[in-house]
Amino acid sequence: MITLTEENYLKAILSVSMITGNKVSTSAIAEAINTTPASVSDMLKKLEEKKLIKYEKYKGVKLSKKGNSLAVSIIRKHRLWETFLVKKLKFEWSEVHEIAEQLEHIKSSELIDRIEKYLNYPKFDPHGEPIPSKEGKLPFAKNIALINLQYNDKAKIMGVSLDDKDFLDYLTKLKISIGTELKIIEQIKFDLSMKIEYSGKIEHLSKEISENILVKKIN
Amino acid sequence: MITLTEENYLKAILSVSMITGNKVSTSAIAEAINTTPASVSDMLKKLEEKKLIKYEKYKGVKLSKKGNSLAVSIIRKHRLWETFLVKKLKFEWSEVHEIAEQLEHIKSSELIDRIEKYLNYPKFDPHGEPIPSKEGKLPFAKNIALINLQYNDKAKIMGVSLDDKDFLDYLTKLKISIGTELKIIEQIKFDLSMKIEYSGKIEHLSKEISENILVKKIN
DNA sequence: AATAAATTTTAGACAAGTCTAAACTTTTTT
DNA sequence: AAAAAAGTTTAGACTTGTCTAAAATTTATT
Repeated sequence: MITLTEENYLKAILSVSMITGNKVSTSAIAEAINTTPASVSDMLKKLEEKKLIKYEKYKGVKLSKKGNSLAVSIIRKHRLWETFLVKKLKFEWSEVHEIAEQLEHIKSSELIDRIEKYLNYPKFDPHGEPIPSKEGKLPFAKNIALINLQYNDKAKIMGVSLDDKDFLDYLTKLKISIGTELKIIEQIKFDLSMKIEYSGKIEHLSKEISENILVKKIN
Repeated sequence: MITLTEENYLKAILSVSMITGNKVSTSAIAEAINTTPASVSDMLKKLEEKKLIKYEKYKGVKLSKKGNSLAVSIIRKHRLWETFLVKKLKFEWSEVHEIAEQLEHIKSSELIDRIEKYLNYPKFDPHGEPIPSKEGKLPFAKNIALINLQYNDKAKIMGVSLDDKDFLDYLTKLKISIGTELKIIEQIKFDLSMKIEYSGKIEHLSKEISENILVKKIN
C-alpha cells in the first residue's frame, strides 16, 4: 500500500524532473514539497525500498518504472478532477488547484475512469496541460529549456519560449529549427553558455539563447 | 485542524448514537471503527481536549455541539457524494460507499455546496437517508426504537416499525399513538420490558412491543 | 591539490495513532 | 454483599513522518 505522503513525494519528483529533465536533488524535492532535506533523505530510503525510485546516496533520484507510472496516474487524476471542477461545477481555473490536490489521492481507478468518460475524454486540463491516458501513456516528454541539459545529453528541438525577432533571426542564421537534433559537448559554468553539436557542426550558445529553446531529450 | 482519523471517530460516535439514542460506549466505537477499545480510549482523551465530545471516564461519550456539527457535515458530504456517484456517474448504489468514505474527507465547503447545487439540492441519498442541509440542520433527530431508551428518558412517539394488525390494535387499546409523549420510569433487565408513563397513566410494555415503537428523544 | 562552501545524510527526538498486556471500574451473578 | 465477569483505561512499545543539529560527502574556490 502506498501512503498519501509517498504519493506526494512521487509527484514532486516527477514534476521537478519534468522541468530539469534530469535526476532530482534532495533539496529540490524539499523545496517542492515544503519540507527539510533531512526529511526527504529519510523518505527516499523508504521509496527506494519499495522500488518506486532509483536512488544513490548523494547522487539524486529518478523514478523507477513503477514509480513513474504511479506518479503519472496521480497527475492524471489531478488534471481530470481540475477539468471536472471547472467544466461541470463552474469553478474558476485559478481556484481548483488546492481542491484537486486532495481529490487526486482518492483511491479508485473506476472512479477516475468514469469521471473521464463523464467529461467526454478530454485531452487537456483547464490550464492547457495534457491529461495522461488510462494506460499511463505519458504525453509527458514535456519540453524543457535547453539550458537545463547536461554534458552528453542528446535532444531534439521542439520550439521556443520567446517570440522575439532578433532571437528567431539568429536561430535561422545558425540553421537551428524545430526538429534539429543536437548534443551537448561542453558547458561553461562561468556564464552558463554551452557548446552544442548538430548537423555536423559545432556552435557556442549563450545562456540567453539556450534558456529560450525548448527541447525534448532523446537517446 | 481536525485530522482524518478524528473525523472518522466523530462520525462513528454520531452513527452509533443515532442507533441507540444515548451515550456511546468505548467498545461500540471500537467495533464501528474496527480498532481496539484501548485505541479508542486514547483518542477520546484527545477529542475531549479539543472540546469535540463530552466524555467521562468509564461513563461513555456524547458529541459536543461543535463535534456534532462537524460529524453532521461529514455525513452531509458522504451522502451528497454518494448521490453524485449514482446519479451522475451511474454507479450502482451498492458500489458507492467505499468511495464516498474517502470523498467525505475532502476539505472544501465550497466544493460540497457546488455538488449539492449541481445535483439540484437533493433531499435524500440513494439509500433513502436524508441529506443534512448546509447549515447543519439535522434531519437527524432520527427515530430510534423505544427499547433503546433508558431510565428517566423522555420521548415522543413518531411511528412504528411493524405493520401488524394485532400489534397496532393493542397500541390503540392502550391509547398510544403518534405524538404521544412518554417517560421511562422503570426497566426490567430480565425480559427487557419497561414501564412508561404517558397521558397521566403508567403501562408496562414487553420487549416485543417496545422494539417496534419508534420515538424521538425530547427533554 | 588543499581548503572552503554547499549539499546531503545520519543521529536522536518528537507527535499522531495504533497495539498488547496489565490494572482498574463497573456490572452482573451468586 | 462478595465474587466473577465484562468493559474500560493505562503503561509501554511500535510505526510513520517530521524536525534540528551534527557528521559526511560532493562541489567550488583559491
